[in-house]
Amino acid sequence: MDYKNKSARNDAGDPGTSLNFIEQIIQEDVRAGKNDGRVHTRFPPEPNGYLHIGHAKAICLDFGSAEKFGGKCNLRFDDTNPIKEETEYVESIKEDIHWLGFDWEGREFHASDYFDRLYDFALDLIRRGLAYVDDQGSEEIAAQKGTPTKPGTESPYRKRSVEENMDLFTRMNSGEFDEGSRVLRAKIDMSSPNMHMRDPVIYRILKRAHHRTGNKWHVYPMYDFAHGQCDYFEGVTHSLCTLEFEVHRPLYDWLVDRLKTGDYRPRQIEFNRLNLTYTVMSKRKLQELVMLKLVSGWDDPRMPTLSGLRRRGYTPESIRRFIKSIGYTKFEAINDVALLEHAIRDDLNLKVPRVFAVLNPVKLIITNYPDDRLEEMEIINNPEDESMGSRRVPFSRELYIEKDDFMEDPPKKFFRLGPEREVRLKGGYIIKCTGFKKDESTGEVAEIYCTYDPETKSGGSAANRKVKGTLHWVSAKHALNAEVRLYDRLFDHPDPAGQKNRDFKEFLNPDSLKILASCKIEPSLADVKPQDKFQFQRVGYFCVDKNSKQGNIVFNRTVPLRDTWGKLAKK
RNA sequence: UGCUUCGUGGUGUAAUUGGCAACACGUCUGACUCUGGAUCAGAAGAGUCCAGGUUCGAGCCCUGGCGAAGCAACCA
Repeated sequence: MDYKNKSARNDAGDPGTSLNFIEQIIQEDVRAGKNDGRVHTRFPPEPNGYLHIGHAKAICLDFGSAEKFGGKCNLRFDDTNPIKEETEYVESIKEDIHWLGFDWEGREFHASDYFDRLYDFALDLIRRGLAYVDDQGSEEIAAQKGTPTKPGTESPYRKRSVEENMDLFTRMNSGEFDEGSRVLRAKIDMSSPNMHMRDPVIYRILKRAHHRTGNKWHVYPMYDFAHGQCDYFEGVTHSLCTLEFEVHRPLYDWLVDRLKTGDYRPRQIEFNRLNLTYTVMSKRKLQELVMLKLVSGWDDPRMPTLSGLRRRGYTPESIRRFIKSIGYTKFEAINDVALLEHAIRDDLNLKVPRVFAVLNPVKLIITNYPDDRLEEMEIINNPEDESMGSRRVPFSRELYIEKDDFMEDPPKKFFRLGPEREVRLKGGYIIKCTGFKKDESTGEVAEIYCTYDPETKSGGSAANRKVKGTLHWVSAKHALNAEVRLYDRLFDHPDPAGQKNRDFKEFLNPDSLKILASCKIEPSLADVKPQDKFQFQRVGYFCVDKNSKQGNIVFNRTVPLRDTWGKLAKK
C-alpha cells in the first residue's frame, strides 16, 4: 500500500508522538477532508467474557487514535447473539476499560439498540431484490457454498419473489418457524472468490431471550449484517479491527454502500492481534482453563485477562506503555512477555516503596547483641524517589534472613553469608558468621550465629567499610506472618497454542504457582490493603491479593527483580 | 492448488522524495551501589525471504519465485 511512505515519519525512538500505519491513514483521511474531517472510532466488545490484554491493544488504538485527532470513541457492545451474551459481562468490561484509563463519555451503545433499524434495512434489501429467505438447513447451505477453491452453487430459493420473501421473513420474526428452519440471505455472488460474498446469511431465527431486548425478537442479525451498519448509524469514521476480518471488508462495504444516503461512509481498517510468548489469548482456551479449574478463575493472577493482570499487580500505565511499545502492524507477531515484564518493573521501580520480606526464613542470632535491646533502624522507602521518605524498622538479637542467603560451603561468586564471612544487614550492621546449627532430622540449616560490629551501624562512624553483600532481614520478635504466592508464567513453552497436533494444556508450567505460607514480613505492613504494591527488597514486586485480610495477609508476586545471580546460579 | 494479507538482528518496531539499516526488549562486558535491583558506559547480534531488473545508489520501485497466516458457523 502506498500510505506507508506517504505521511508522518515513524520515529521508533519516540513512540509517543509517532503515528502507526492506521493513524497515518486517519491523518490522510482528515487532510483529504473525508467525512468532513471527523475522526470517530468505536470499541466493540461482545459481552460474552472478560477482557484480556489483547483487547487492551484494541482499546488503546480505538480510544488513543480518536484522542490524537481530537475525535471521539464510542463503546459499543456487539450483542447480536443472545445465546452467548450476558449483562454480567457488560459491567466487567466497562470496569476494565475505565481501569485502563479510557472513557467513552457516555456514548455507550449496543448493537441491540439498532435491531429495529437493522430489521428495516433487511426489509429494504428484500424489496430491492437483494435478499431472500432460504428454507434450507445449515448443512445444505454449507454444501452449496463451495470451498475457497471451488465456486458455490445457487440456492433453489434464490429466485423467490419479493412478496414471498417479505411474507416469510416477517413470519420468521413473528415466531412462526423453528430455529434453523429458515434464514435470510443477502443476494450477492455465489461464485465470488471471497467466501463471505457467497450469499451470506444475514438473519437467523433464535427463540431466545436477549439480555436487553427480552423476547421482542425471534430473528437476530449476524455480525456481518450489524457491524458496518452500526458504525454508520453512530457516525463512526474509522472502524478498527483485527486482521481476520480482512476478508469481511468487501461485505462490510457492500452493505454500507446499500445503506448510506450521502457521502459519509465508515471505513474498516485491520491490524494485527496481540500474541504473547508463554501465553494463550483466545477466549475459548482461557475459558477452558477456567472450566477445568486449571486456574482459580478469570482473575487468576496468571491469566492474561485485565482482571488477572490487575490482581497480579500490573498497573494500567504499565499495560498502556507495553502496548505502545509493541506497535500496530499487519504482521502477525508474537511478542516477548519479557517486554511486558520490563514495562511493569519500570513503572513500579519509580512508584512503589521498598520493604523487607523474608520468603524462606531461617533464624539468624547475633550472639553479642543484648537480648533485651531493641533498635529502630531508619530505612529509605524508595531510593528512586526521595519524597517517599523513610520508615523505622525494629532490629533485635534474633532476626530472620533468607535461607538462600546462607551457604555452608559457598562458591567464589556467592556474595552472601557463609562461615567466617561478613555481610551487611541493610540499614543495620555489618555481621560476621561465627557458626550455624543444623536440624538433625532434615539436615537443613536451622540457625545461623553471628556477631555484629557496633561501629558499622548505617550512618555510623565505620559505616563506610565495604563488604561484598547486603541482606534484607526482619526482626523475629516483631515480624508478621504472611502468605506469599509466587506466580510464574502459566506455560513453559513460548508458543503453547501454536504446536501442531499438541494440545496447549500439555505445556502448562507445573511451577506456575508456589505458595509460601509462612513468610516473615516487617511490621509496617500490618495494615496493607488489597492492591497495595511493594518491592520486597532484593526479591521482586508484590501486590496485596484481593482476599488478603488483616492478620491473614496474602501477597501475589507480580514479577521478580532482574536477577543476575539467579542466572549465574543456574549455569 | 482460489481469494486476501504478510515476510527487516533472538523478539518486536522504525527507516522522510530511493541515500551509511535505527530504536526498544533480551543477551553479554565493565563502572557504581548499604537491593547481585536501579543507574551509567560499552559489546555482540541483521545487510532486510530468494532470484533477476531499473538506478550512480534499492529494505523501499519493477518482474518472477519461495514461505507463512486468514477465509468454506444460522459465532464475533
